[in-house]
Amino acid sequence: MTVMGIDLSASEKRASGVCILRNMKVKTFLAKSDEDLLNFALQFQPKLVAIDAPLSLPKEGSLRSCDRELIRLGIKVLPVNFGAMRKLTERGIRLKMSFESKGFSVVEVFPGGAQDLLGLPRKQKGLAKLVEGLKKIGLKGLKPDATHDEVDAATASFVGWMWLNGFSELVSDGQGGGIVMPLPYPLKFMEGVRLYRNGFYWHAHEAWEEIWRTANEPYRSFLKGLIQIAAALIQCDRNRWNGALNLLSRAQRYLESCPEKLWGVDLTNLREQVDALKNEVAKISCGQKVSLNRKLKPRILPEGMPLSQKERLKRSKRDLPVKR
DNA sequence: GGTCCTACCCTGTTCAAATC
DNA sequence: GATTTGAACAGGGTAGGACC
Repeated sequence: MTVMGIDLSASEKRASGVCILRNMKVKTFLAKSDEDLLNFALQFQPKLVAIDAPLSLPKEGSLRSCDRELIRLGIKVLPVNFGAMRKLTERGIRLKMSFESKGFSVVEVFPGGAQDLLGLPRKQKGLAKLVEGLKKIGLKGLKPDATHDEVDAATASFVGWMWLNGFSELVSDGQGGGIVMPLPYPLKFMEGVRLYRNGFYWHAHEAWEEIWRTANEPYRSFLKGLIQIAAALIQCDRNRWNGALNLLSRAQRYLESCPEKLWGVDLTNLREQVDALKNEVAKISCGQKVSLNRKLKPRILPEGMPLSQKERLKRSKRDLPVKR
């Protein structure tokens, strides 16, 4: 999956940052004209183009509804209708139309705000610190001498990648568009959720375990609960019903100590689902039932995370323990 | 009446990004 | 440095209550 990130400048006389993200490896460039930017897309064929520039104008006043929402969340944004920003917006809208006419999907991103939500230092705090932060969240290949435009383009491409993987949400501008922003949950947690939904229970357990080690209560218990659910589903797959029963009981104990909502997950609902699965497994374990109703697999639904794909109810054949 | 403290209002400053 | 908007924050002024 390839994603192209652009840190757009208002004028074609000044260079814009371009980033091509593939398998978490980035390649960054500088480009001036719209034609150059389009040629990059034609060369690398990205699944998504994430542009750091407003791609719509406010219906009235100087702020769009998405800008107001970001301000409400404590993220500082600039009004789009003063000189430089207006030029940038007009170029962004023009460029979006060019990309879409060639069949590319385009989203608006805001790297500065995304950096705030991802806990990364903004470039004003030091470009080296931002580069270090991007490396920590998994981006490889950033040049040590990358300009701030290239680093912001890398952030833009990463937010685009998050959008394709359901790790970000659209803050609507009320006109059919809006700004794609990362969900305010830890990346490893969301990666675990995605893997779990796709039937990769072992891999989900690995992802959650990685953050569980350093998490504080109540998140620690929450993650332990999720890990036990994933482990129970592996046992179900192996027809080890007593083992699954024990793991679900343990999951219940961990989730019991959690508040009503954590990282956007409704814990009351999750506890009810775990209870229903446990009853089903108990029936099989004592011979009252023969097979598992897989629709009882607990669904983990963090608020804001889209349901773009169907939940995989059976375990993936590729979900095998990782050799350490 | 004088002093002190608290609450509230108003004003000014700062900050954000990008360009000239 | 100026330009843009809007929120947050700091600081000054004022009003009102409590106390000596």
